[in-house]
Amino acid sequence: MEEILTQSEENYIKAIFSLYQQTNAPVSTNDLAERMETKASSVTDMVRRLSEKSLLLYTKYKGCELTKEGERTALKTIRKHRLWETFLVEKLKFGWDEVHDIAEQLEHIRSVKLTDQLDAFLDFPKFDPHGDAIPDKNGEIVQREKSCKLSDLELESEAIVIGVADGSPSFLRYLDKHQITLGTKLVIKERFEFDDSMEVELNDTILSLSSAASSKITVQLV
Amino acid sequence: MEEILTQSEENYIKAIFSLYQQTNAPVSTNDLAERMETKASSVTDMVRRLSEKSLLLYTKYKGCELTKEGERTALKTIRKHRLWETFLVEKLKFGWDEVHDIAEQLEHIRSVKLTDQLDAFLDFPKFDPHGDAIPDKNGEIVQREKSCKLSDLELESEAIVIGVADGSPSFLRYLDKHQITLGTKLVIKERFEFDDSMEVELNDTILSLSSAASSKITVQLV
DNA sequence: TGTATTTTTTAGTCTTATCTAAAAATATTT
DNA sequence: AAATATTTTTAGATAAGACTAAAAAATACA
Ligand SMILES: [Mn+2]
Ligand SMILES: [Mn+2]
Ligand SMILES: [Mn+2]
Ligand SMILES: [Mn+2]
Repeated sequence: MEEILTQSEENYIKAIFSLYQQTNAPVSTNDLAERMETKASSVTDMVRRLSEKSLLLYTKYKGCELTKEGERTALKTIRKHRLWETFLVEKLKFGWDEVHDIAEQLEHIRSVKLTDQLDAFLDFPKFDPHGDAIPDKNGEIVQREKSCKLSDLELESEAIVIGVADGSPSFLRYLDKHQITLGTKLVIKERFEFDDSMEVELNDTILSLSSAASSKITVQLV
Repeated sequence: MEEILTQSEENYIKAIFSLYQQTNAPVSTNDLAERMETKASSVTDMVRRLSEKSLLLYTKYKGCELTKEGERTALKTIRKHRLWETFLVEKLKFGWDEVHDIAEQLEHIRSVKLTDQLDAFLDFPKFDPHGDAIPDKNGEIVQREKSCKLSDLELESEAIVIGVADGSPSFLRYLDKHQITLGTKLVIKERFEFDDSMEVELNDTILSLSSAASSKITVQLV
Protein backbone atom coordinates (compact mmCIF):
# COMPACT_ATOMS: atom_id res chain seq x y z
CA MET A 1 0.00 0.00 0.00
CA GLU A 2 2.41 2.67 1.25
CA GLU A 3 0.10 5.66 0.94
CA ILE A 4 1.69 9.02 0.26
CA LEU A 5 0.31 11.63 2.63
CA THR A 6 0.32 15.40 2.38
CA GLN A 7 1.90 17.51 5.09
CA SER A 8 -1.53 18.55 6.20
CA GLU A 9 -2.66 14.96 6.55
CA GLU A 10 0.44 14.09 8.56
CA ASN A 11 -0.15 17.04 10.86
CA TYR A 12 -3.72 15.95 11.51
CA ILE A 13 -2.64 12.38 12.22
CA LYS A 14 -0.09 13.62 14.74
CA ALA A 15 -2.66 15.82 16.43
CA ILE A 16 -5.17 12.99 16.69
CA PHE A 17 -2.50 10.70 18.10
CA SER A 18 -1.56 13.22 20.75
CA LEU A 19 -5.13 14.14 21.70
CA TYR A 20 -6.09 10.49 21.94
CA GLN A 21 -3.18 9.83 24.31
CA GLN A 22 -4.52 12.47 26.69
CA THR A 23 -7.96 10.96 27.18
CA ASN A 24 -7.94 7.48 25.67
CA ALA A 25 -11.23 8.39 24.04
CA PRO A 26 -12.23 9.24 20.47
CA VAL A 27 -11.07 12.70 19.44
CA SER A 28 -13.89 15.17 18.88
CA THR A 29 -14.13 17.35 15.83
CA ASN A 30 -14.03 20.51 17.90
CA ASP A 31 -10.99 19.51 19.94
CA LEU A 32 -9.16 18.64 16.78
CA ALA A 33 -10.17 21.91 15.19
CA GLU A 34 -8.82 23.82 18.15
CA ARG A 35 -5.55 21.91 18.13
CA MET A 36 -5.12 22.40 14.40
CA GLU A 37 -6.15 26.04 14.62
CA THR A 38 -8.76 25.54 11.94
CA LYS A 39 -12.54 25.29 11.64
CA ALA A 40 -14.67 22.30 12.57
CA SER A 41 -15.96 22.05 9.02
CA SER A 42 -12.42 21.67 7.70
CA VAL A 43 -11.80 18.93 10.23
CA THR A 44 -14.90 17.03 9.15
CA ASP A 45 -13.60 17.09 5.58
CA MET A 46 -10.13 15.93 6.51
CA VAL A 47 -11.30 13.25 8.89
CA ARG A 48 -13.46 11.86 6.10
CA ARG A 49 -10.46 11.74 3.77
CA LEU A 50 -8.26 10.03 6.34
CA SER A 51 -11.00 7.56 7.14
CA GLU A 52 -11.25 6.87 3.40
CA LYS A 53 -7.55 6.01 3.51
CA SER A 54 -8.22 3.81 6.55
CA LEU A 55 -5.84 5.72 8.75
CA LEU A 56 -8.60 6.31 11.25
CA LEU A 57 -12.07 5.23 12.25
CA TYR A 58 -14.69 7.90 12.09
CA THR A 59 -18.32 7.82 13.12
CA LYS A 60 -20.41 10.88 12.44
CA TYR A 61 -20.90 12.91 15.61
CA LYS A 62 -18.77 10.43 17.57
CA GLY A 63 -15.25 11.63 16.79
CA CYS A 64 -12.35 9.59 15.43
CA GLU A 65 -9.46 7.43 16.50
CA LEU A 66 -6.44 6.14 14.61
CA THR A 67 -6.21 2.65 13.20
CA LYS A 68 -3.03 0.60 13.71
CA GLU A 69 -1.90 1.94 10.35
CA GLY A 70 -2.65 5.50 11.41
CA GLU A 71 -0.73 5.02 14.61
CA ARG A 72 2.28 3.76 12.70
CA THR A 73 2.08 6.85 10.54
CA ALA A 74 1.92 9.11 13.59
CA LEU A 75 4.92 7.43 15.18
CA LYS A 76 6.96 7.79 11.99
CA THR A 77 6.27 11.51 11.88
CA ILE A 78 6.95 11.95 15.60
CA ARG A 79 10.20 10.03 15.18
CA LYS A 80 11.32 12.38 12.44
CA HIS A 81 10.21 15.46 14.37
CA ARG A 82 12.18 14.52 17.47
CA LEU A 83 15.26 13.35 15.59
CA TRP A 84 15.41 16.66 13.73
CA GLU A 85 14.95 18.60 16.96
CA THR A 86 17.83 16.65 18.43
CA PHE A 87 19.93 17.35 15.37
CA LEU A 88 19.22 21.07 15.54
CA VAL A 89 20.19 21.31 19.20
CA GLU A 90 23.07 18.86 19.27
CA LYS A 91 24.71 19.62 15.97
CA LEU A 92 23.55 23.04 14.84
CA LYS A 93 23.62 24.70 18.24
CA PHE A 94 20.02 25.82 18.33
CA GLY A 95 18.34 26.53 21.64
CA TRP A 96 15.62 24.08 22.72
CA ASP A 97 13.15 26.94 22.36
CA GLU A 98 13.96 27.45 18.68
CA VAL A 99 13.60 24.01 17.17
CA HIS A 100 9.93 23.10 17.21
CA ASP A 101 8.75 25.14 14.23
CA ILE A 102 11.63 24.03 12.04
CA ALA A 103 11.10 20.38 13.00
CA GLU A 104 7.45 20.89 12.16
CA GLN A 105 8.62 21.34 8.58
CA LEU A 106 11.47 18.82 8.54
CA GLU A 107 9.26 16.01 9.86
CA HIS A 108 7.56 15.85 6.46
CA ILE A 109 10.67 15.03 4.43
CA ARG A 110 10.11 11.64 2.84
CA SER A 111 13.09 9.31 2.96
CA VAL A 112 13.41 6.32 5.21
CA LYS A 113 17.14 6.21 4.61
CA LEU A 114 17.49 9.86 5.60
CA THR A 115 15.68 9.26 8.88
CA ASP A 116 17.69 6.19 9.72
CA GLN A 117 21.04 7.74 8.79
CA LEU A 118 20.18 10.80 10.83
CA ASP A 119 19.34 8.52 13.73
CA ALA A 120 22.72 6.82 13.41
CA PHE A 121 24.54 10.14 13.01
CA LEU A 122 23.01 11.29 16.29
CA ASP A 123 23.99 7.99 17.90
CA PHE A 124 20.45 6.67 18.29
CA PRO A 125 19.20 9.17 20.86
CA LYS A 126 16.38 7.96 23.11
CA PHE A 127 15.04 11.40 24.02
CA ASP A 128 14.68 14.72 22.26
CA PRO A 129 15.76 18.13 23.62
CA HIS A 130 12.52 18.43 25.57
CA GLY A 131 12.82 15.02 27.17
CA ASP A 132 10.28 13.35 24.90
CA ALA A 133 10.98 9.79 23.84
CA ILE A 134 12.07 9.23 20.25
CA PRO A 135 10.41 6.22 18.59
CA ASP A 136 12.94 3.86 17.02
CA LYS A 137 12.85 2.47 13.48
CA ASN A 138 10.05 0.12 14.52
CA GLY A 139 8.01 2.73 16.34
CA GLU A 140 9.04 1.47 19.78
CA ILE A 141 9.56 4.04 22.50
CA VAL A 142 11.43 3.76 25.76
CA GLN A 143 9.07 3.83 28.70
CA ARG A 144 10.40 5.80 31.64
CA GLU A 145 10.12 4.61 35.20
CA LYS A 146 8.34 6.71 37.83
CA SER A 147 8.39 10.28 36.57
CA CYS A 148 6.13 12.95 37.97
CA LYS A 149 5.44 16.65 37.92
CA LEU A 150 7.71 18.86 39.99
CA SER A 151 4.56 20.28 41.56
CA ASP A 152 3.73 16.85 43.02
CA LEU A 153 6.91 16.54 45.06
CA GLU A 154 7.05 16.75 48.83
CA LEU A 155 9.25 19.02 50.87
CA GLU A 156 12.96 18.15 50.89
CA SER A 157 12.67 15.67 48.05
CA GLU A 158 15.47 15.76 45.48
CA ALA A 159 14.78 15.30 41.81
CA ILE A 160 16.23 15.67 38.36
CA VAL A 161 14.48 17.47 35.52
CA ILE A 162 13.79 15.03 32.69
CA GLY A 163 11.23 16.84 30.59
CA VAL A 164 8.81 19.66 30.01
CA ALA A 165 5.07 19.37 29.53
CA ASP A 166 4.99 22.68 27.65
CA GLY A 167 7.30 23.22 24.70
CA SER A 168 6.42 26.82 24.04
CA PRO A 169 9.39 29.12 23.43
CA SER A 170 8.31 31.49 26.17
CA PHE A 171 8.26 28.77 28.82
CA LEU A 172 11.53 27.27 27.60
CA ARG A 173 13.22 30.65 27.68
CA TYR A 174 11.88 31.19 31.17
CA LEU A 175 13.55 27.94 32.22
CA ASP A 176 16.77 28.96 30.45
CA LYS A 177 16.83 32.24 32.30
CA HIS A 178 16.60 30.38 35.59
CA GLN A 179 19.19 27.80 34.66
CA ILE A 180 16.72 24.95 34.55
CA THR A 181 17.38 22.46 31.82
CA LEU A 182 17.25 18.68 31.30
CA GLY A 183 19.41 17.06 33.95
CA THR A 184 19.18 19.90 36.41
CA LYS A 185 19.04 18.62 39.96
CA LEU A 186 16.81 20.40 42.43
CA VAL A 187 15.54 20.15 45.99
CA ILE A 188 12.13 21.31 47.24
CA LYS A 189 12.78 23.77 50.03
CA GLU A 190 9.42 25.35 50.63
CA ARG A 191 5.81 24.98 49.54
CA PHE A 192 3.12 27.61 49.85
CA GLU A 193 -0.40 26.34 50.16
CA PHE A 194 -2.24 29.50 49.26
CA ASP A 195 -1.00 29.66 45.63
CA ASP A 196 0.74 26.29 45.24
CA SER A 197 4.02 28.00 44.50
CA MET A 198 7.28 26.51 45.76
CA GLU A 199 10.90 27.34 46.36
CA VAL A 200 13.52 25.01 45.02
CA GLU A 201 17.26 24.93 45.44
CA LEU A 202 19.41 24.53 42.34
CA ASN A 203 23.05 25.35 41.78
CA ASP A 204 23.22 26.58 45.39
CA THR A 205 20.59 29.24 44.86
CA ILE A 206 16.96 29.41 45.81
CA LEU A 207 14.40 29.87 43.07
CA SER A 208 10.73 30.54 43.49
CA LEU A 209 8.38 28.79 41.04
CA SER A 210 4.71 29.40 40.42
CA SER A 211 2.31 26.49 40.28
CA ALA A 212 1.93 27.11 36.56
CA ALA A 213 5.67 26.60 36.12
CA SER A 214 6.23 23.69 38.48
CA SER A 215 3.34 21.72 37.04
CA LYS A 216 4.94 21.82 33.61
CA ILE A 217 8.29 20.44 34.70
CA THR A 218 8.67 16.67 34.63
CA VAL A 219 11.11 15.20 37.13
CA GLN A 220 12.42 11.94 38.48
CA LEU A 221 13.30 11.39 42.14
CA VAL A 222 16.98 10.76 42.74
CA MET B 1 7.80 42.46 1.60
CA GLU B 2 9.34 39.00 2.12
CA GLU B 3 6.89 37.00 0.02
CA ILE B 4 6.19 33.45 1.14
CA LEU B 5 6.41 31.08 -1.81
CA THR B 6 5.02 27.60 -2.26
CA GLN B 7 7.33 24.71 -3.07
CA SER B 8 5.94 24.66 -6.55
CA GLU B 9 6.72 28.32 -7.06
CA GLU B 10 10.27 27.83 -5.79
CA ASN B 11 10.76 24.91 -8.14
CA TYR B 12 9.60 26.97 -11.11
CA ILE B 13 11.90 29.84 -10.16
CA LYS B 14 14.86 27.48 -9.96
CA ALA B 15 14.02 25.97 -13.34
CA ILE B 16 13.71 29.38 -14.97
CA PHE B 17 17.02 30.45 -13.44
CA SER B 18 18.77 27.38 -14.77
CA LEU B 19 17.22 27.50 -18.24
CA TYR B 20 18.04 31.18 -18.56
CA GLN B 21 21.68 30.50 -17.72
CA GLN B 22 21.92 28.09 -20.63
CA THR B 23 20.87 30.51 -23.34
CA ASN B 24 20.84 33.99 -21.81
CA ALA B 25 17.48 34.46 -23.48
CA PRO B 26 13.91 34.55 -22.15
CA VAL B 27 12.67 31.10 -21.17
CA SER B 28 9.90 29.80 -23.40
CA THR B 29 6.70 28.31 -22.02
CA ASN B 30 7.33 25.00 -23.72
CA ASP B 31 10.92 24.66 -22.51
CA LEU B 32 9.79 25.37 -19.00
CA ALA B 33 6.93 22.88 -19.31
CA GLU B 34 9.36 20.21 -20.42
CA ARG B 35 11.78 20.95 -17.58
CA MET B 36 8.98 20.92 -15.02
CA GLU B 37 7.42 17.83 -16.53
CA THR B 38 4.08 19.56 -16.80
CA LYS B 39 1.81 21.06 -19.45
CA ALA B 40 2.31 24.38 -21.20
CA SER B 41 -1.04 25.61 -19.95
CA SER B 42 0.03 25.03 -16.35
CA VAL B 43 3.19 26.97 -17.02
CA THR B 44 1.28 29.93 -18.42
CA ASP B 45 -0.77 30.03 -15.21
CA MET B 46 2.21 29.82 -12.93
CA VAL B 47 4.26 32.33 -14.87
CA ARG B 48 1.37 34.76 -14.57
CA ARG B 49 1.26 34.27 -10.82
CA LEU B 50 4.99 34.76 -10.44
CA SER B 51 4.89 37.83 -12.64
CA GLU B 52 2.10 39.15 -10.41
CA LYS B 53 4.49 38.74 -7.47
CA SER B 54 7.16 40.53 -9.54
CA LEU B 55 9.56 37.63 -9.39
CA LEU B 56 9.78 37.58 -13.18
CA LEU B 57 8.98 39.53 -16.30
CA TYR B 58 6.55 37.89 -18.63
CA THR B 59 5.35 38.95 -22.06
CA LYS B 60 2.70 36.85 -23.72
CA TYR B 61 4.21 34.62 -26.40
CA LYS B 62 7.68 35.96 -25.58
CA GLY B 63 8.65 33.86 -22.57
CA CYS B 64 9.86 35.04 -19.17
CA GLU B 65 12.96 35.99 -17.26
CA LEU B 66 13.60 36.52 -13.57
CA THR B 67 13.75 39.93 -11.96
CA LYS B 68 16.55 40.75 -9.53
CA GLU B 69 14.17 39.66 -6.77
CA GLY B 70 13.44 36.40 -8.58
CA GLU B 71 17.12 35.75 -9.02
CA ARG B 72 17.74 36.26 -5.32
CA THR B 73 14.98 33.77 -4.62
CA ALA B 74 16.50 31.23 -7.00
CA LEU B 75 19.93 31.60 -5.42
CA LYS B 76 18.51 31.11 -1.94
CA THR B 77 16.88 27.87 -2.97
CA ILE B 78 19.95 26.67 -4.83
CA ARG B 79 22.07 27.50 -1.79
CA LYS B 80 19.86 25.36 0.41
CA HIS B 81 19.74 22.54 -2.12
CA ARG B 82 23.51 22.31 -2.40
CA LEU B 83 24.17 22.72 1.31
CA TRP B 84 21.78 19.87 2.07
CA GLU B 85 23.39 17.69 -0.61
CA THR B 86 26.74 18.38 0.99
CA PHE B 87 25.35 17.52 4.41
CA LEU B 88 23.91 14.25 3.18
CA VAL B 89 27.18 13.15 1.59
CA GLU B 90 29.63 14.53 4.15
CA LYS B 91 27.77 13.81 7.34
CA LEU B 92 25.17 11.15 6.64
CA LYS B 93 27.30 9.05 4.29
CA PHE B 94 24.99 9.13 1.30
CA GLY B 95 26.38 8.47 -2.17
CA TRP B 96 26.44 11.46 -4.55
CA ASP B 97 23.88 9.62 -6.66
CA GLU B 98 21.35 9.46 -3.82
CA VAL B 99 21.08 13.03 -2.60
CA HIS B 100 19.33 15.03 -5.29
CA ASP B 101 15.74 13.96 -4.65
CA ILE B 102 16.04 14.43 -0.91
CA ALA B 103 17.63 17.86 -1.35
CA GLU B 104 14.78 18.69 -3.70
CA GLN B 105 12.55 18.44 -0.64
CA LEU B 106 14.91 19.91 1.96
CA GLU B 107 15.57 23.02 -0.13
CA HIS B 108 12.07 24.24 0.71
CA ILE B 109 12.52 24.34 4.48
CA ARG B 110 12.05 27.93 5.58
CA SER B 111 14.55 29.15 8.16
CA VAL B 112 17.40 31.50 7.47
CA LYS B 113 19.06 30.51 10.70
CA LEU B 114 18.86 26.82 9.80
CA THR B 115 20.55 27.46 6.48
CA ASP B 116 23.29 29.56 7.97
CA GLN B 117 23.96 27.19 10.86
CA LEU B 118 24.08 24.28 8.46
CA ASP B 119 26.54 26.24 6.35
CA ALA B 120 28.73 26.81 9.41
CA PHE B 121 28.38 23.17 10.53
CA LEU B 122 29.69 22.09 7.13
CA ASP B 123 32.51 24.61 7.40
CA PHE B 124 31.25 26.91 4.65
CA PRO B 125 31.72 24.58 1.70
CA LYS B 126 32.25 26.25 -1.67
CA PHE B 127 31.12 23.31 -3.80
CA ASP B 128 28.52 20.60 -3.50
CA PRO B 129 29.10 16.85 -4.06
CA HIS B 130 28.66 17.31 -7.82
CA GLY B 131 31.15 20.14 -8.05
CA ASP B 132 28.51 22.85 -8.31
CA ALA B 133 29.22 26.14 -6.55
CA ILE B 134 27.26 26.87 -3.38
CA PRO B 135 26.00 30.48 -3.15
CA ASP B 136 26.95 32.12 0.13
CA LYS B 137 24.63 33.99 2.50
CA ASN B 138 24.60 36.92 0.07
CA GLY B 139 24.05 34.85 -3.03
CA GLU B 140 27.64 35.16 -4.18
CA ILE B 141 29.20 32.17 -5.89
CA VAL B 142 32.85 31.33 -6.45
CA GLN B 143 33.75 31.60 -10.08
CA ARG B 144 36.13 28.89 -11.24
CA GLU B 145 39.07 29.55 -13.46
CA LYS B 146 39.42 27.77 -16.83
CA SER B 147 37.34 24.62 -16.55
CA CYS B 148 36.29 22.61 -19.60
CA LYS B 149 34.69 19.39 -20.68
CA LEU B 150 36.82 16.29 -20.59
CA SER B 151 35.81 15.73 -24.21
CA ASP B 152 37.54 18.98 -25.22
CA LEU B 153 41.00 17.96 -24.01
CA GLU B 154 43.88 17.15 -26.32
CA LEU B 155 45.96 14.01 -26.29
CA GLU B 156 48.33 13.63 -23.35
CA SER B 157 46.79 16.45 -21.38
CA GLU B 158 46.38 15.87 -17.66
CA ALA B 159 43.36 17.06 -15.80
CA ILE B 160 41.39 16.78 -12.58
CA VAL B 161 37.68 16.08 -12.41
CA ILE B 162 35.91 19.00 -10.76
CA GLY B 163 32.29 18.45 -11.69
CA VAL B 164 29.59 16.67 -13.62
CA ALA B 165 27.19 18.21 -16.12
CA ASP B 166 24.67 15.43 -15.51
CA GLY B 167 23.59 14.63 -11.98
CA SER B 168 21.43 11.63 -12.82
CA PRO B 169 21.89 8.63 -10.52
CA SER B 170 22.65 6.34 -13.46
CA PHE B 171 25.49 8.51 -14.72
CA LEU B 172 26.87 9.06 -11.23
CA ARG B 173 26.82 5.33 -10.52
CA TYR B 174 28.56 4.74 -13.84
CA LEU B 175 31.32 7.08 -12.70
CA ASP B 176 31.49 5.37 -9.30
CA LYS B 177 31.90 2.01 -10.95
CA HIS B 178 34.86 3.33 -12.90
CA GLN B 179 36.39 5.07 -9.93
CA ILE B 180 35.83 8.52 -11.28
CA THR B 181 34.92 11.06 -8.67
CA LEU B 182 35.63 14.70 -7.83
CA GLY B 183 39.40 15.13 -7.59
CA THR B 184 40.24 12.16 -9.79
CA LYS B 185 43.29 12.86 -11.94
CA LEU B 186 43.35 11.54 -15.46
CA VAL B 187 45.43 11.66 -18.62
CA ILE B 188 44.10 11.49 -22.18
CA LYS B 189 45.82 8.55 -23.84
CA GLU B 190 43.87 8.06 -27.04
CA ARG B 191 41.13 9.75 -29.03
CA PHE B 192 39.00 8.12 -31.69
CA GLU B 193 37.67 10.40 -34.40
CA PHE B 194 34.92 8.18 -35.72
CA ASP B 195 32.83 8.18 -32.53
CA ASP B 196 34.59 10.81 -30.41
CA SER B 197 35.32 8.26 -27.72
CA MET B 198 38.58 8.41 -25.80
CA GLU B 199 40.83 6.37 -23.55
CA VAL B 200 42.02 7.90 -20.32
CA GLU B 201 44.47 6.72 -17.73
CA LEU B 202 43.46 6.86 -14.09
CA ASN B 203 44.84 5.00 -11.10
CA ASP B 204 47.28 3.28 -13.45
CA THR B 205 44.56 1.71 -15.52
CA ILE B 206 43.15 2.58 -18.91
CA LEU B 207 39.49 3.39 -19.21
CA SER B 208 37.50 3.89 -22.38
CA LEU B 209 34.88 6.62 -22.34
CA SER B 210 32.14 7.33 -24.86
CA SER B 211 31.61 10.85 -26.11
CA ALA B 212 28.34 10.94 -24.15
CA ALA B 213 30.29 10.28 -20.95
CA SER B 214 33.32 12.47 -21.54
CA SER B 215 31.23 15.46 -22.52
CA LYS B 216 29.47 15.36 -19.17
CA ILE B 217 32.61 15.42 -17.06
CA THR B 218 33.99 18.83 -16.14
CA VAL B 219 37.74 19.05 -15.64
CA GLN B 220 40.53 21.46 -14.95
CA LEU B 221 44.00 21.16 -16.50
CA VAL B 222 46.74 20.49 -13.99
C1' DT C 1 -40.00 15.88 28.67
C1' DG C 2 -39.55 19.80 26.17
C1' DT C 3 -36.49 23.71 25.37
C1' DA C 4 -32.03 25.83 25.01
C1' DT C 5 -27.24 25.33 24.09
C1' DT C 6 -23.40 23.24 22.07
C1' DT C 7 -21.36 20.38 18.70
C1' DT C 8 -21.07 18.72 14.28
C1' DT C 9 -22.25 18.37 9.58
C1' DT C 10 -23.78 20.18 5.13
C1' DA C 11 -23.83 23.37 1.40
C1' DG C 12 -21.62 26.52 -1.16
C1' DT C 13 -17.38 29.49 -2.17
C1' DC C 14 -12.34 30.37 -2.76
C1' DT C 15 -7.37 29.59 -4.05
C1' DT C 16 -3.61 26.88 -5.84
C1' DA C 17 -2.06 23.82 -8.96
C1' DT C 18 -2.98 20.75 -12.05
C1' DC C 19 -5.27 18.73 -16.52
C1' DT C 20 -7.58 18.45 -21.60
C1' DA C 21 -9.39 20.45 -25.62
C1' DA C 22 -9.93 24.26 -28.49
C1' DA C 23 -8.61 28.77 -30.17
C1' DA C 24 -5.25 32.14 -31.30
C1' DA C 25 -0.71 33.77 -32.27
C1' DT C 26 3.75 32.99 -34.17
C1' DA C 27 7.08 30.68 -37.06
C1' DT C 28 8.27 27.93 -41.04
C1' DT C 29 7.67 26.31 -45.76
C1' DT C 30 6.41 26.28 -50.15
C1' DA D 1 2.13 35.75 -49.58
C1' DA D 2 -0.45 31.83 -48.50
C1' DA D 3 -0.55 27.52 -46.42
C1' DT D 4 1.09 24.64 -42.90
C1' DA D 5 3.11 23.57 -38.60
C1' DT D 6 4.38 24.77 -34.03
C1' DT D 7 3.89 27.25 -29.88
C1' DT D 8 1.24 29.46 -26.62
C1' DT D 9 -2.89 30.97 -24.54
C1' DT D 10 -7.74 30.50 -23.24
C1' DA D 11 -11.66 28.12 -21.47
C1' DG D 12 -13.47 24.92 -18.64
C1' DA D 13 -12.77 20.88 -15.12
C1' DT D 14 -10.93 18.68 -11.14
C1' DA D 15 -8.95 17.88 -6.45
C1' DA D 16 -7.11 19.38 -1.98
C1' DG D 17 -7.66 22.20 1.63
C1' DA D 18 -9.30 25.98 3.51
C1' DC D 19 -13.45 29.31 4.75
C1' DT D 20 -18.54 31.09 6.15
C1' DA D 21 -23.25 30.47 7.02
C1' DA D 22 -27.00 27.57 7.78
C1' DA D 23 -29.05 23.14 9.07
C1' DA D 24 -29.17 19.14 11.85
C1' DA D 25 -27.90 16.23 15.66
C1' DA D 26 -26.54 15.58 20.32
C1' DT D 27 -26.34 17.16 24.95
C1' DA D 28 -27.61 19.86 28.94
C1' DC D 29 -30.95 21.55 31.95
C1' DA D 30 -35.21 23.36 33.75
MN1 LIG E 1 4.41 19.48 10.56
MN1 LIG F 1 10.33 18.04 21.26
MN1 LIG G 1 12.30 21.21 -4.86
MN1 LIG H 1 24.18 19.04 -6.74
